[in-house]
Amino acid sequence: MTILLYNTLHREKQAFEPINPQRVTLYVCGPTVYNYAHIGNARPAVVFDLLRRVLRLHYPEVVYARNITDVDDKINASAAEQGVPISEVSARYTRAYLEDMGSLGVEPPTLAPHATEHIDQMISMIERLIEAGHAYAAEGHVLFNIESYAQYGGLSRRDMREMVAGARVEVAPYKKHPGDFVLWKPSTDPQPGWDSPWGWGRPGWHLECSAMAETHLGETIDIHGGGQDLIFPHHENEIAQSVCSHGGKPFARFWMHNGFVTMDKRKMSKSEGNTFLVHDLLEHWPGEVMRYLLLTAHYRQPLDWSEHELQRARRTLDRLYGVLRTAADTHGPFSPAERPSEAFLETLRDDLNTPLALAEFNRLARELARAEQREQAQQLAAELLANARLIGLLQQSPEAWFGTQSADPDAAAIEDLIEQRNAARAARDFATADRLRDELTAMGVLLEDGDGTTRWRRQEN
RNA sequence: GGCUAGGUGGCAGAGUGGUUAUGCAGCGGCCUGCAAAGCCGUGGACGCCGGUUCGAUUCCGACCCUAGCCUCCA
Repeated sequence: MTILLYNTLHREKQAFEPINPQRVTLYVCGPTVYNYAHIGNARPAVVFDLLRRVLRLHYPEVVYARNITDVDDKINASAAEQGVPISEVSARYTRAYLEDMGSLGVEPPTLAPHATEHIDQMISMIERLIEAGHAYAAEGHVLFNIESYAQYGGLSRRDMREMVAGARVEVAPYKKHPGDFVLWKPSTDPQPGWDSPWGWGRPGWHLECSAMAETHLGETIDIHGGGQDLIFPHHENEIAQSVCSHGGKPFARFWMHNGFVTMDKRKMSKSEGNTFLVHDLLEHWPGEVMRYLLLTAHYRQPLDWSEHELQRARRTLDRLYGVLRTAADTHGPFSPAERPSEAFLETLRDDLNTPLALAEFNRLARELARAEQREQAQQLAAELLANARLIGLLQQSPEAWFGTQSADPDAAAIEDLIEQRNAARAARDFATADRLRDELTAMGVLLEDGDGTTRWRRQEN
């Protein structure tokens, strides 16, 4: 029962072995809260939520930390632009992030440390780095000296000497090496700042994750995750900071990186302006549709986002819920099995192969749709529901999904029309029956006649 | 320029040294008053060129193409 994970550090799938099998530690870079999350930001949240769910099934405790970066120059800019305090911006988008991710079926992490609550730990880490000769203060800044760490570039496989040759970015004069990065920088008035041995200032971005991981998960963690665009420089710098402030102890044993969400094959990003905000998408699409779509591709592959694919994802969920509803009418009610099936788990243990896992969904749904024995249907549905629960899909009732709950104010009227139509059909008055069906179609109601009863559903959009 | 990842049937997307991925769309059928839903069946693929091999989409090499990182970015 091996869990294989692709480790960016070694560029291959490796058998996962936690340092302490009683307590697995997972750290994932969370959002900088200066705007609503777009669907590209949501991908790592969904991917590592899934990883955490799978790990939890194999280990007694999984500590999952996903930080909130609430000190950053982009937050300051956003606050200035909106004319509101910085704290208001970060509080608003932190809340929105949690809500949006919740809509995508992402469970809250075990820990959600905020950068601003770990300034002391960051300062302490900087002091240790200076002491050990890995960092230096210059003009109110503190910089990490990458030449002091021979393994620098190991994760991203970059040779810094070559990169210097091609340097075309203006280098601050106080840097010893062009690749040196900021641990602490001075603040002036509207900017947030804290007292430090180097004057009033604020931490550099890379430092936050190292300090928070150290505080909550210890010096060496099992798995560190994030988007592929963080490999360099962010994760490279995290490694440098953590390893050098911990006397050379490894930082993370597994590094996992998710691929990008693209639009017309181009990376979705705020600077390109080609983003879809989860917040906006939720007005038209159930969060479950987005989660499903995000899981249709393997997490390391790029995923091209489009309306077409969203519709396809919704149709697939329609089918799964439809099969469950129809089967439940004759063989239900159903309830999930205790544990997902082994065949299903096996796909996820292989580096989270969600496309294969979803293929298993389809297999179960097809068998359920054609099951004739009650016992067999019960078993298939239990398996399907348990598998679905693990990956955070099919978590509502078919009635809720199709919008046919009796609480719906129109439900009685709709069902009355359906009865009238069925009476007309019984009388073989098909002209009337079809007119009634057209009327319902106009109301956005889709009918399905089958085995003596007529089911209905809300038609989307 | 350096580094990284990838190029699979109409589309999406797994996987494999020789045997059906799966889904959507298409086609044929069952069911239906007709549809819809569901079920059954079915055609269609591995960028290009070499090499290794009894045999390569799968391994190796070159080439072409695409995306990403090298500056904030999930």
